[in-house]
Amino acid sequence: MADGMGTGVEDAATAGGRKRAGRAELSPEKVLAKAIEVIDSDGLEAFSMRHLAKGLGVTPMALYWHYPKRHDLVRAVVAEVLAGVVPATATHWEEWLRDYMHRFRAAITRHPNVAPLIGGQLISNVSGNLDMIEALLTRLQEAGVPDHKMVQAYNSVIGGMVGFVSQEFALVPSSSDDGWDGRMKEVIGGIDAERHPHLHAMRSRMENRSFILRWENGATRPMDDSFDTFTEVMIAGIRALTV
Amino acid sequence: MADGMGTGVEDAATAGGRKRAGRAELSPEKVLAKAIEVIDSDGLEAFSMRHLAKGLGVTPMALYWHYPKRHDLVRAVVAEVLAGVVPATATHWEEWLRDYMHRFRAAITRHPNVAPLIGGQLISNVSGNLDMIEALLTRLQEAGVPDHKMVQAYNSVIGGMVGFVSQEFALVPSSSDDGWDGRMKEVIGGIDAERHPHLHAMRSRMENRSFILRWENGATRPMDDSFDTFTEVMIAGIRALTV
DNA sequence: ACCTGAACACCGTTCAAGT
DNA sequence: ACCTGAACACCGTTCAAGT
Repeated sequence: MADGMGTGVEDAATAGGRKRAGRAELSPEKVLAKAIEVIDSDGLEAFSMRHLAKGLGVTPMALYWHYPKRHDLVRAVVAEVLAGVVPATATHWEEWLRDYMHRFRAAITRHPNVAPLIGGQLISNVSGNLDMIEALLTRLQEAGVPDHKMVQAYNSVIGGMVGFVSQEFALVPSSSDDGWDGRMKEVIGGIDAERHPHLHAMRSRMENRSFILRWENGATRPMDDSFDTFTEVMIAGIRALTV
Repeated sequence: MADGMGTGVEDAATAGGRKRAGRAELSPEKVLAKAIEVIDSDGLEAFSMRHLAKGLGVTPMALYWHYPKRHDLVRAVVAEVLAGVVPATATHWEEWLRDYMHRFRAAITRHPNVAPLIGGQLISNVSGNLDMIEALLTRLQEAGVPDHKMVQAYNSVIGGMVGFVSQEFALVPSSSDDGWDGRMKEVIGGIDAERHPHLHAMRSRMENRSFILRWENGATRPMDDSFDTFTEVMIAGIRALTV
C-alpha cells in the first residue's frame, strides 16, 4: 500500500481494473463522446441530461458528478468540436485568413447540429484559443491594420466568421412543422415580376440556397461558394482598413 | 342585427363589449405583446407558454388557440422585432447598405434578448421581407456585382450582418454560473507577454470588449465601433467583388 | 470517489369538455 | 369561437443515501 507517501493515491477502490457493482465506469471523456454522438445522430433536441444518461445506462445524476451543470457539458462539446481548428502556419496573411475561416467552417460541417450552441452562447473555450487570437492579431498587424483599429478588425473577423456559419447551420423549424417548406415554396413561387423584378429574375438561383428563402440549412444545403465569397469579402474589406 | 348580410359577423358572443365569464379577452396581438414584454424584462428563459399564460391570467392552453405551436409565437416575436427595420430610401448603394445594417442592429438593440431566436432559427418572416430582399439585390446590382456572383453577395451581406449581431448579443451563460466572469478575468490577467505578445499588448483594450474575451454581451457592452468597422469591411469587400 | 433514488419545480402539447 | 382542466411525457437540478 506504500503508506506514508503523499502521492495522491485515489482510494484504490477500483484498483486492479476490478469492476465494482453499481459502478458504471463513467468518465468526463465518455460522457462527452456520447453527447457528441447523440447530437450528431439524433439532433440537438435529443441532447438532454436524462436522454444522455439513458444512452449510457446510468442515472441522470451520475452525469452531474462529472459535469456539475449542463452548461459545463455544453462548453465541453463546443470546445471539442472546435479543437480541430488549428490555424495554418506561416503564409501570407490573406492565405492564412482564408485557410483559417475554412478550417473553422469545416469543423462545424463535421458536427452541424452543434452550430446553434456555438452561435447562441458566448464562446468560452478560452484557454486553447489564446494561440488562435494571438495568431489572428499577428496577421492583422501584418496586413497593415493600425493599432487603433485592431480590436474592431478582430471583432469583425470573428463576428463575421462565426456569425455566418452559425446562420448557415441555423436550426430548421422542427421534425415536421406542417408544411413550413411548402409555404416557403409558395411564397417563392408567388414572387411578382413587377413588384420584385430582381428577386423574380433570381428566384430559381436563390430558392433554398440563400438566407431567408430556404427551408433547409447548411447540413443538407451547404453554402460553399457563398462562404468562399464571404471570405473574399472579408479579406478585401480588411485590406481596405489599412489604407 | 342586420341579418342576411354575409359580412362575416362573428357570432356576436361578445357583442357590445360585454365580458363573458370565463373568457379572458385574449388575442394574438395581446399574447404577442406580453411575450415581448416578458422577454425584454425577464429574459429569454422566462419565455415559456406556461409562464406567459400565468402573466396573462389564463390557462396555458388558452394560448394554443391563438398560436398552435410555441414556434408560431416565436416566429411572430421575431417578425415583430424585425418589422421596424425599414431600409432607407434612394441614396447611393454604400449609404443604403450602411444605413440598413445599422437599422437592423438598432432593432435588435431595442430587444436584445430575442437575438438568440433570430440567430438560432431559420429566419422565416418572409412575406414582409421580400421588399427588403428586392431592395438589397437592386443595390448590389447598382454596386456592380455581376449576376453570377449575386446570390453569393446577397448571402454574404445577410449572413455577415445577422451573424455578427447574433454573436454580439449571444446568450451569457446564466444568472450566475459561479465565477464564470472571474475565470475569464483570470485568463486575461494571466496572458503571457512572451507567448502572446500582441494579445498581451492589446489585452486591456480587448477585455470584455471583444469576442471570446468577454463575459458580458451586447446588451450591457455594445460593440458600436466594431460594428461600424464591420459595415465598412463589408462595403469595401462588396466593392472589391465588382472589379 | 462515484453512483443511485426519490423528489421538486418546471416544460410543451393532446384530448375531452365547458359556455 | 374561445377557454378550462386533467393528463402525458418530458426537462434540469437538489438532497440524502449507498458502496
